[in-house]
Amino acid sequence: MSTPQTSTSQTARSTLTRARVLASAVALADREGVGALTMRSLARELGIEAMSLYHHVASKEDLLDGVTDLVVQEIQAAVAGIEPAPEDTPPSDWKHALRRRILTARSVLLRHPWAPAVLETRTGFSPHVVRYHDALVALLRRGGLSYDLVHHAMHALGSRALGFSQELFDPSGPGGDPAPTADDEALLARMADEAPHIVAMLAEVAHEDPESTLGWCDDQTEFEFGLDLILDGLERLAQREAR
Amino acid sequence: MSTPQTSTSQTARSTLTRARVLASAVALADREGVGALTMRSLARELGIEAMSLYHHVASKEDLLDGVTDLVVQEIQAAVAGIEPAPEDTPPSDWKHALRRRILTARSVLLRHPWAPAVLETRTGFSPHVVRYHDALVALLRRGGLSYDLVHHAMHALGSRALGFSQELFDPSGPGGDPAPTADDEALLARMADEAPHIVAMLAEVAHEDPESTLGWCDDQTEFEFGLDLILDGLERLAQREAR
DNA sequence: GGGCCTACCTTACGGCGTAAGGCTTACAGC
DNA sequence: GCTGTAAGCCTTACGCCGTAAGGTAGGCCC
Repeated sequence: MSTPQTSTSQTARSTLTRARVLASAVALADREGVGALTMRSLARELGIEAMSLYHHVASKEDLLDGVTDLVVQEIQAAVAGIEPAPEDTPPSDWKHALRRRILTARSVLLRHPWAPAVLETRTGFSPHVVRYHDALVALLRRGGLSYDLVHHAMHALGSRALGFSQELFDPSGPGGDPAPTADDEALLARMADEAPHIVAMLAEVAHEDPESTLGWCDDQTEFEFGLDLILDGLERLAQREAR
Repeated sequence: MSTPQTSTSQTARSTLTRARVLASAVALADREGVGALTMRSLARELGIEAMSLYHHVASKEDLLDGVTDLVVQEIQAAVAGIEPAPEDTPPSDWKHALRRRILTARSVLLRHPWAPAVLETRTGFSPHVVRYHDALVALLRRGGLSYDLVHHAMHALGSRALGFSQELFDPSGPGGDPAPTADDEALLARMADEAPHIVAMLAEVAHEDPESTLGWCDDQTEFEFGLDLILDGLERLAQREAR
């Protein structure tokens, strides 16, 4: 053992680490949804027994914390790849910089459709989640907004800051799978009695915009609409604050 | 047994119905959180066995569907109590009417702190949820907005239409219980390294607004801020549309 | 070499949703 | 009144889940 290199027994080829456990968990959730992410299934994926996982994560909650943090880390990496740090962006550009960051975050989440649902159940302060939001705060501050307005802005954005917004009644479950179920028309017909205005609205919107996502609404378009609504409102408040 | 009155054996006093099951489930969730709402615990509450519940609900999913629908029904009742139907409100008042409806919905949800988390997991079309949204659509339509703008508006509001918005990292878990945990300062100190801007913001905001909820942010104020931001933006778009 | 630590495994517990089937009671038609 | 049928409730049991408790085998330091 004169050489200080890391040991080399038969387990060295695939020593388990927390990072490997978390990466495997993300892969499994991507492939089969969070519902299929159990301690036993994750262990099977890694070729070990369920209880061995507890040497690398404290509990299932801790596992989910780590998994969401990993996804947000991926978001941060994507954001860092496309634009300079907040300190180096022109202050006047805060709205477009913020918008770009958020849409980039969204593009990452689209690769992990289960992540929003898990994120919403996390109450702790995952390191990368905090860092991500800290960068947003820095961006807005450099844009000249008061801390008070920045604070309101963060609350107004809510989960939109990370690139998603929960849609009530979305026929595709939280597991992703946006397949348009083809019986949408039957559903609308059944709803016609108790929701005539919604049905009329959907009929007209679908007619005016036939190339949107089949039958149901185009998430990306709607997300951007809501995001811009908020950003424009914030910009107006910022301008009023500045003068 | 000559009298045709409803029978009188020992079980007649408290015949179970779906409505009674759902009401009990809401009460139990209010008291002990959704986590404590299991088929067995609910049966215990009703003095029956778990499997007997399946004569009134198809599954646990169906139970949760019914429970959320009951809460939204409560919202509708509260809304109906404070203001006229959409057909009878002056069209020009749409913004204030919408605001009042939403804040009323929120006041009901504050009595059922577990409800937002459950609502977000429902992907179906609960009757009362649909009816509630239909009334909002009617209100906006009568205000002169195009179906297209109404459609965008509903998506922009998202869960805010029902009176809640998920806050990422909220130290109080989804079970309610907004007790400020008193180690907030320790938490902030730990965060100072990786989130200096957030810490600075919170320090200043807390200083400027000491009478807000202890240590953490005032949900109601922030909710109204975000809501008004969206409503004002919609109003501006509606005015642009009208001319 | 003895003791300790780390990583992994084995076994087992209690709780969950619910499938399958049995028992009792109420009522309709003869 | 007798009987078939159905509803309402119960009993038992299965296969999941997270995880507590404890065992074992190899590598490290004294």
